[in-house]
Amino acid sequence: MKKYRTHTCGELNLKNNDEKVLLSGWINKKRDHGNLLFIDLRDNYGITQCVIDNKNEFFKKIENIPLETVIQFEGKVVKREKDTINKELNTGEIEIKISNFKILGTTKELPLPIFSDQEYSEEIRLKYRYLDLRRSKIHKNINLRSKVISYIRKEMENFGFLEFQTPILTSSSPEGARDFLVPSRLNPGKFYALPQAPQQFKQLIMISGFDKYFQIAPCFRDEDARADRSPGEFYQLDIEMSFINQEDIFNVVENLLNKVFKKFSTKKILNEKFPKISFEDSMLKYGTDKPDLRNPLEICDLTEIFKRDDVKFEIFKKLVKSGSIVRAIISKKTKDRPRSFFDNIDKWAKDEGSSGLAYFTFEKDNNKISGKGPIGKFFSPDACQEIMKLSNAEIGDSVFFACGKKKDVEKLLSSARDKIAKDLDIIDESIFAFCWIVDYPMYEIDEKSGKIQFSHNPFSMPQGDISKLNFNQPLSIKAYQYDIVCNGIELSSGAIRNHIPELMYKLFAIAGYDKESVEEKFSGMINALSYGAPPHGGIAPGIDRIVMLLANEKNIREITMFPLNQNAQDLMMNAPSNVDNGQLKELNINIIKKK
RNA sequence: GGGGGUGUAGCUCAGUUGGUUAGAGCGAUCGCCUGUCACGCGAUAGGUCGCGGGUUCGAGUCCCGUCACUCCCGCCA
Repeated sequence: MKKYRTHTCGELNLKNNDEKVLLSGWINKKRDHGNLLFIDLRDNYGITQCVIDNKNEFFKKIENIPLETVIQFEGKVVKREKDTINKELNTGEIEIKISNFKILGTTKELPLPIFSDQEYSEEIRLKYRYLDLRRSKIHKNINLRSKVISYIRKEMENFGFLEFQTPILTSSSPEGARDFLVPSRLNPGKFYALPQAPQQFKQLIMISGFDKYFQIAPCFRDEDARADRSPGEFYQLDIEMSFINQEDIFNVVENLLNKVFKKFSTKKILNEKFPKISFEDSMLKYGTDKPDLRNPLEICDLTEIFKRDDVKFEIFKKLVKSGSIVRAIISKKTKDRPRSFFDNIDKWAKDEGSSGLAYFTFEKDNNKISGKGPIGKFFSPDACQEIMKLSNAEIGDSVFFACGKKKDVEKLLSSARDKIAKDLDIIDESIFAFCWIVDYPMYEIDEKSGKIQFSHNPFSMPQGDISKLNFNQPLSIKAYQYDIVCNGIELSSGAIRNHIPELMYKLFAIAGYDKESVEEKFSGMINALSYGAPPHGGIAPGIDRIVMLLANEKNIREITMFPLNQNAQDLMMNAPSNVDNGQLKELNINIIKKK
């Protein structure tokens, strides 16, 4: 007989009836009837009920063993009586009649119970992560994550991609997120940076002629956390291909994501051919470049309405005159909603730091259209009609207005879309709604400095005939830059890269970098591009967020085995920590103490 | 850096208008119980009410400060 087990805790059934077996696992639960004791034994694969009564010489000893002890039971598989079958368990038709036992690992009193549906504070969960990870839900999530990654690897290989590792110790990049820095002992005063993404390396791999690359790549960014954003590190499915255009990449990724989401979730994919939405359209209709397409609400621009003489809403008219815009969301068939529905939304908008959301509802009495609600009286029947035309609204619908600077209006209405849809409960939770956001502008104006800067990746290829690009109007230049969004979550971004050095100098010049500084900052890339670079491009879907969607989790820590907390600390391993002076000296580092 | 929420037993939480000895469930310990699967019943132990200061005859409760965790904004090419 094997040393620890003949079977796992998830595999025994009626076919094994009468067999002598050896099981090892954790004591998940005990049900002690005094002279009869049930023990649920748990391992990675499942739970098996073991039973012992007072006729057995070990009864008293086993009765006193605490939960979560690691134990081995020797016994016989016994068929359960009909009325004692547990349909919840795969092993529920049998149980193990214990004949002998051996304790393999003892336990102290537990700081958190394992078998419980209770929620626990993150603090205690992260401090005792190895206990937390024994709990059913997160244990399943982590197993799911492993299977998803393994499946993605196989599919990528089937598509003809090769996986390569890229350096973890690399150089600091001047743009983008804050870098994590690693001091160099052999090069005093100099630092490595952990890669924010293998961006330059994957392009270098293409220039090296490998054609199709992928990697489940760790990425490091020293930025503040969010529920869906780990501080520190996360994983991307990094992809790069040569001799392709945008559509080729779309095909590979759509194909892959369709397969992954079908295999690992029962939710429906709304459009297997992901719809393409231009950045501009997305910002207008949804106020964001990561729209949740499950949400049917759309935004429309009504600025012109407030230039009419038969509209008397003076606050907005004044703002519009001085350059503000007005945009609105129509909610369908909301005329019978109580006043509190509207007031709640207005109050919410004020809590968001805006001046609120003005609203009214379209009504029709004796064939006369009017606006009912706080600001309805300021709009003539003609004006109402025009708004309905512009916004596809009907009698009985309501309109919520926001007025202000374009960026502020977009931001407020983007959240208002979510808020109103949530209040109306019109989001279908049973679907995945993917889309591509395409045609990103190459440049944008920095609000503070007024200077032109790259809006995304500076290595992206501008769209159109390169010889005819209008460098005098840089804001009109669009890039082959694209994002995938699913249910309002940004899953990935990618681009066709600029592989032409002369063009790159020109594009950098517009953003204020002269040739020398480009050569200094991106010498590796620029050099490489000047020795025969193939046209290439890629994308990098976020692994963590894919798994979050598949596991139906809102927090990235629920699908991460050993995450950092919001302050980028590991409460279990005590990282980051102090280091001794010897280490610092060797690295030529002085700590400046605050205050 | 800014805003919101939370902090009471090992864990999850309740605690009224500031008023007697701070409670419950789970867990732990002990006792009873032979068909449970959230087993049941009884008892016992377990508290720096995050920390510091203040107001008050009296503070878990009110005020000020501070710390921790969390959510959001900024940030994340």
